[in-house]
Amino acid sequence: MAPRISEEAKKARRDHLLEAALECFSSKGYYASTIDDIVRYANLSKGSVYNYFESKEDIFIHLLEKKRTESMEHLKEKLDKIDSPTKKLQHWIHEDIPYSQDKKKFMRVHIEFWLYSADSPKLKEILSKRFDAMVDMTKAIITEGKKRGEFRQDLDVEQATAMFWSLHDGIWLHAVIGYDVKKLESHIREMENVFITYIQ
Amino acid sequence: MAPRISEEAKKARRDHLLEAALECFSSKGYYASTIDDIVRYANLSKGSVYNYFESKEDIFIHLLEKKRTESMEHLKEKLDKIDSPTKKLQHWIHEDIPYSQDKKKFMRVHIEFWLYSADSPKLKEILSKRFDAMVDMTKAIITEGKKRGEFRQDLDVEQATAMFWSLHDGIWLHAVIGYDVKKLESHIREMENVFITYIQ
DNA sequence: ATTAAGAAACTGACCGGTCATTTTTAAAAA
DNA sequence: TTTTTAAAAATGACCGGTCAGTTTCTTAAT
Repeated sequence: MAPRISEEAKKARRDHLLEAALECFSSKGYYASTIDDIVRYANLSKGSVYNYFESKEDIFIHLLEKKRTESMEHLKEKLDKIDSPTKKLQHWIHEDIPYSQDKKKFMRVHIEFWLYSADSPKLKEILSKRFDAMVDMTKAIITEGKKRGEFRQDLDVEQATAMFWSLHDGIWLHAVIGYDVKKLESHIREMENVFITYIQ
Repeated sequence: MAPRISEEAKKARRDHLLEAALECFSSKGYYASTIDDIVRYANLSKGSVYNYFESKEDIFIHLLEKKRTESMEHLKEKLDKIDSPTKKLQHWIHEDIPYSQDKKKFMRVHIEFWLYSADSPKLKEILSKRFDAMVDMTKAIITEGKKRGEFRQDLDVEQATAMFWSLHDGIWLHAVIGYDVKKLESHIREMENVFITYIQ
């Protein structure tokens, strides 16, 4: 019994490895990234990766899980500080738009997660968990908005949720693809107006 | 066996290979699909592929170009038969929703095209061509709608186009991911109503 | 305080297999 | 025979994962 590094240090290594993997995956994609790429980036040797993860796919899965919880926690924290349901929804959209190149790179991995989930039950489960949690949060906000009278009373929560997510994802997709940030911002504003008219 | 073959037959073989490739790419993804998979599907030998295409990537690119032109022509034809700009836009959305499992599978390839375009100038060009053509068509329809008085006169064509595409892509994304077709259809209708209210 | 033991962590050459691509061979058409 | 095409076999680069050996650190006996 002689742990050379503490549990935290070990976790730090794992995290370090995951970040290196993210960097590789997001610039070259999952398939094109090799274990050698990752360890080069992480300043580690190939073999030692397997002290931390079982396989390349295992890295992928842990990366997804990590990012999922991180972003959920971050979002919840932010939303808790906002009182108005309307403002919450507005904030949410802005929070998720990948304005920076950095965020855009992560989106590539995000989309790959989703793409490969078609073949991996594990991935599929993680993603659908995430999705369900998101939808539940949205429904809660919209329900609250109705109760407060901020939204119209005959608003169908189910429909409004779907609407929110279509708008959200449409904008999101365009942001990921898109070039012109100036235009994008004005489009988002227009979108917000339409949505607000719809819910009020 | 090694029959000599006419130009048309040769083109037919190429097409046959492309369709086989599509089938493989859409069920397993581009990277996971091997040349062996493709030829097994096409009932051809591995080597002969290289009589028709330069490389695996070459197959990918030709497949994209083929599908791009096919779908554009198909869409134009359909839209030409519709008179009302409103109905045109409505039709367009429905046309692109991958209701069938078959269409969904193709979408996977579509998304892969886009994902890998980040590393391939050739792919990038094909995709942006496609995108620009789509946007132009939309603008034309919206402009026509205004001229006819079917849409409100102060509608900003640029904004309305962006709006259409965000809605379109949001719905599209959800359809691709989606589970519940029943729900989806009612969401689409809701979406249409909101959009029509917006443009009129 | 020193040091030896031993376990944890790391290294990187290497292996087995895969796969895109090339070369060779064969056969059919002209 | 010559040309064209397909099939089969060969090639070799590449990559995930392994493993025998090495380093580094902790522990505890001296």
